Amino acid sequence: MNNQRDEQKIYDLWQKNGLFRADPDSLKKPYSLLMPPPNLTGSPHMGHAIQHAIMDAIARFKRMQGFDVLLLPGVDHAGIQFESTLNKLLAKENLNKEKLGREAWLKRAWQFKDEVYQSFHGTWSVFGISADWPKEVFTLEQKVQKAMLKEFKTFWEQGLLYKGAYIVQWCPKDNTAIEDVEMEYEERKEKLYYIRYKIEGIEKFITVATARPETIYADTAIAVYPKHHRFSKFIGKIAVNPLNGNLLPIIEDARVEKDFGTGALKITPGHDPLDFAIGKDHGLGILHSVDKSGRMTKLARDLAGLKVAEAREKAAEKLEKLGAIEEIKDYTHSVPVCERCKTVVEPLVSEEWFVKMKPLAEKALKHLNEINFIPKNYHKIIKDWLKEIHDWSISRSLWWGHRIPVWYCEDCNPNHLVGKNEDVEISLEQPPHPCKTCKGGHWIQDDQVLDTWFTSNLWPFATLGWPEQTKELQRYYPWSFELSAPEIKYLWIARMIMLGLHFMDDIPWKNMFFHGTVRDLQGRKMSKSLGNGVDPLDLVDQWGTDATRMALYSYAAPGRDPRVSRQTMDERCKNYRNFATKLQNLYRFIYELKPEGAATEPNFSHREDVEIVRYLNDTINSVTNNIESLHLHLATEELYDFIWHKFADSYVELSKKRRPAAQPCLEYVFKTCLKLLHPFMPFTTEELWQKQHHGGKPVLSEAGKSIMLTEWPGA
RNA sequence: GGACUCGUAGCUCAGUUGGUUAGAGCGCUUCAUUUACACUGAAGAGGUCAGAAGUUCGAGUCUUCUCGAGUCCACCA
Repeated sequence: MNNQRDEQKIYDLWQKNGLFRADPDSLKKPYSLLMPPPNLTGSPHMGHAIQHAIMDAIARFKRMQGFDVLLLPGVDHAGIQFESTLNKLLAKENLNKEKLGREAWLKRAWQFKDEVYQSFHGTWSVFGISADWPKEVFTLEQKVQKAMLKEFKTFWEQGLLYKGAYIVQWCPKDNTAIEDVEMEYEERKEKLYYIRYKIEGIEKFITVATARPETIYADTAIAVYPKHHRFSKFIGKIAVNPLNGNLLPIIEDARVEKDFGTGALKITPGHDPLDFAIGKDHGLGILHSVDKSGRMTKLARDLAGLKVAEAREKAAEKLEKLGAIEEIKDYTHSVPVCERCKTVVEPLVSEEWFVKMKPLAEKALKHLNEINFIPKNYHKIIKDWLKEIHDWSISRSLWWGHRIPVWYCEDCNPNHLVGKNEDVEISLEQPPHPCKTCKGGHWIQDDQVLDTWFTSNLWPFATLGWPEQTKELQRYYPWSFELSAPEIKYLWIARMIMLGLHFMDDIPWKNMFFHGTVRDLQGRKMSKSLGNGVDPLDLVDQWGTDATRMALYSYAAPGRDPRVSRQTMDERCKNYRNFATKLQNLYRFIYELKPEGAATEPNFSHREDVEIVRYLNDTINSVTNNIESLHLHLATEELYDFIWHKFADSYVELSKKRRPAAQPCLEYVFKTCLKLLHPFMPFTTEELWQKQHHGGKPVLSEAGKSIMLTEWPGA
């Protein structure tokens, strides 16, 4: 079937009859699938298409097996991504956050959310997803807000939350802190500068290597590795900052690499994580020569206001003039960039909120083997990461998201510190009562919002109504099945495990399936900037939903990265489009061209009947097993091979010689095949199931009942 | 530096616990010409399963090493 109107009609019929709805009161056994919420921005890509195709096939299969299936959809507000998309749009209107102010900006944001949501939501049904739409959840809605408050409050009461000035990865373009897991590295050819710092009082120098001379303004010490062969004699002496004359203690620290550069390191706690750690242990101060917008601060004197790249050259020129440069080497290294906007990330010190993850990770490690990872090696990958867990930085300097539910008493806590707790309240609304410390009532809410993942990671239970103990929560948690792209295995998957165990005292899902990353023929990720993407909606337009789905299943081997182009996808889709046509023709042959006086009673005793039924039973068994073990690529290939080659090419051809006698077997095999195909090709199978002969009742369906309501064949 | 994945036909890929002659789709060659279906059917060419060694009665599959491709983590002064 290649007519989207027909598909829409069938989809509407399913919806109208409530066939996608889960029923918490059902006596059937529950089977729950949690759809990964796509980001609010952007149109569906191949990754979504493959996820949805897999999820939906399993949901349909389990329904036919007699389970009460919950396939729960949702949408993620995608904080940073959404905000930057909106801000780009606003810039075209010569508007920005500052001009609008928080309230007006948020109004615009919600408007924009509705626009984006509508445009991309319509595309979902195109894939035939049999999701329980009335249960759909958006991560910013009230239900999730309540869950977020509970989460935050619980962490707070358990002493797992803290706020403080720490070195964070700052994206100057998105203007917020991001996490390590949200960064990428790019190989860049840069320079490594060897800078001489004069030792105070004597005519000697200590030389350090740096790639970032512009941060020299923010140096607070020089560190050398223990028992340095040349510099250990300078320990305890003072070096002079060549750019501003600041006095820098020379210290010893084992974290300085012996074999890198000169074995001496300038310590800039404000702009480097290692330096920050060393500085903390040695009680050094923190200075910033670069600000949060990526420009030089007043500390850089006449370079103030310049961008980092420019300031780097200017600083190098100055040092050159001062004769402080010993050597400049070419230097290729990886530079951290923001995963989303590819801007060079600036490590700097900022006031942020963190969650202590160690206790959560420890519990997760204990229960990790209760989850069936597919493929299996992800168990080890997640385990290794949990063992080396870092605290989770949860605050973002954005407006799009859940605002941190913390209120500070402006009268006695004007710096918005956290620690004593009496002058801080955790609440969604302004506290109605005065501050316990000073009896003042001037509350100010924390300015930042929470990391998008702070709520995404509650997904397995917030979507079911937690913290309320709903029927759904008790029935569908833990989820039977979850799937994910490998890219977000730490950001999302590992954290859901930790939070699930922490708040629900149980793993979030029993089966965790990782599909591959769809790549181009050269193995590169698909991206807008490379222009190598394939739009799944184009494929659906050209070849129909079912053909596109079938093409996707052939790439659904667990954990394998498919390499595709528009051309290779077209080839496969065309193949399955032809397969759908084959099914139409089989129907025509078997039912519409049924001979007069054909046998009606099944009597599969003829050698050919016995053989095809045996093949069919083998196929049923093996397709069932392959779906259960999530080898959808094998299940679809077997069906294709059986129907096309064994049934159509061989049995159907042979049957022509003895058509009247073969009729019951033809009908039986064909009907069974439609059921077996339904999870993968929902529209074509339903269309044939409902097809009417000479304007009468449907031939296959009893009383027009959907094929979705038939029982999964057993051998 | 640590971990993981992969290397099979011209291309994209299957090949679940080791078991006859290694498969599919596309592409290619030849034939069939209106058949339920040309969005078709029949036949065929095409592979030292990256390389080497080992375990085994038997290895695409298990082990070790080499070469090549890619991913993730850590570090990058």
